[in-house]
Amino acid sequence: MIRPSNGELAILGVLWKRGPSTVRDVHAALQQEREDAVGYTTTLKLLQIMTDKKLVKRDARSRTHVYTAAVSEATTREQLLSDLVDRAFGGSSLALVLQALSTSRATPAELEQIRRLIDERKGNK
Amino acid sequence: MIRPSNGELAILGVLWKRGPSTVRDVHAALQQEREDAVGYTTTLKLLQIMTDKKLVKRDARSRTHVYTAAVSEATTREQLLSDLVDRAFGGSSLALVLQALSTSRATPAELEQIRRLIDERKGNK
DNA sequence: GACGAACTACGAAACGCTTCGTATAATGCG
DNA sequence: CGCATTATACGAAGCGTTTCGTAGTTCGTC
Repeated sequence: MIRPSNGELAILGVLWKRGPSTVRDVHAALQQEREDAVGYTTTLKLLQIMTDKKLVKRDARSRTHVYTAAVSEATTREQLLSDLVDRAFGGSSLALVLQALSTSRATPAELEQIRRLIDERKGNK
Repeated sequence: MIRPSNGELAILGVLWKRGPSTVRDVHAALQQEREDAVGYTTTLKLLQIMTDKKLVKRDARSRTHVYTAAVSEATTREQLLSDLVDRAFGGSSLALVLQALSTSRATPAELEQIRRLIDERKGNK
């Protein structure tokens, strides 16, 4: 089961986008997208913990370690989603999708994209 | 901002389904749906905390207090959803919906329901 | 070779959530 | 009335997450 915490997710996001990165890379990226200003050693510590949890892989051959995401973005998203479905939508993905659609301001093009996916799925059945 | 914790969400779920309830009601309902076996005073404490947080309202006129949800199910779901969208889907509801659709086993009838909603939305634009 | 800069490791504090034990008060029954 | 039952209130422990300071190590440069 993959259930990354908030901070972990933020770091995973960076790794998914950037690919293998050093602590400094990750730290810089985090500070760019939020002005929260979190300390360097905080990022480091989190990455160390994530290594223990097998959320990331660490290449320690050079002094400056290089981290890579060890869980895929799709899988993680899927688990977080199904977790939310269970906790807040009574286990119904449909309810979640309907809620998401009714409150999101999706563009017509996006709606069309969703419709296409639905047609595919219906075709397969 | 409404961001109920796990335990709080479970209790809210009971209140949404049952309407105004006593601690014992809530506790019994929780134990029915999960065999986790959480203590009575735990449920009580959580309800007290939720009262402070204004997640529930308490009617203390009779000795046995009666609790009611103070936040709506729809609003709460919406907030949790948008929170997840921000944290894990780069702010894109579309990405979330696509992910939800591609991994959920929705029935044709459900897919049809989604499609109908999409048509409505497109009509409005 | 010495010094400053950059890196990792680690301990510990702070915070929120969850859990429960215990204390205390009200209720109702015999 | 007195006692068992059933409430609420409250403190505190346990756990995970987040944060950072400090210590110690390695590297590059003069």
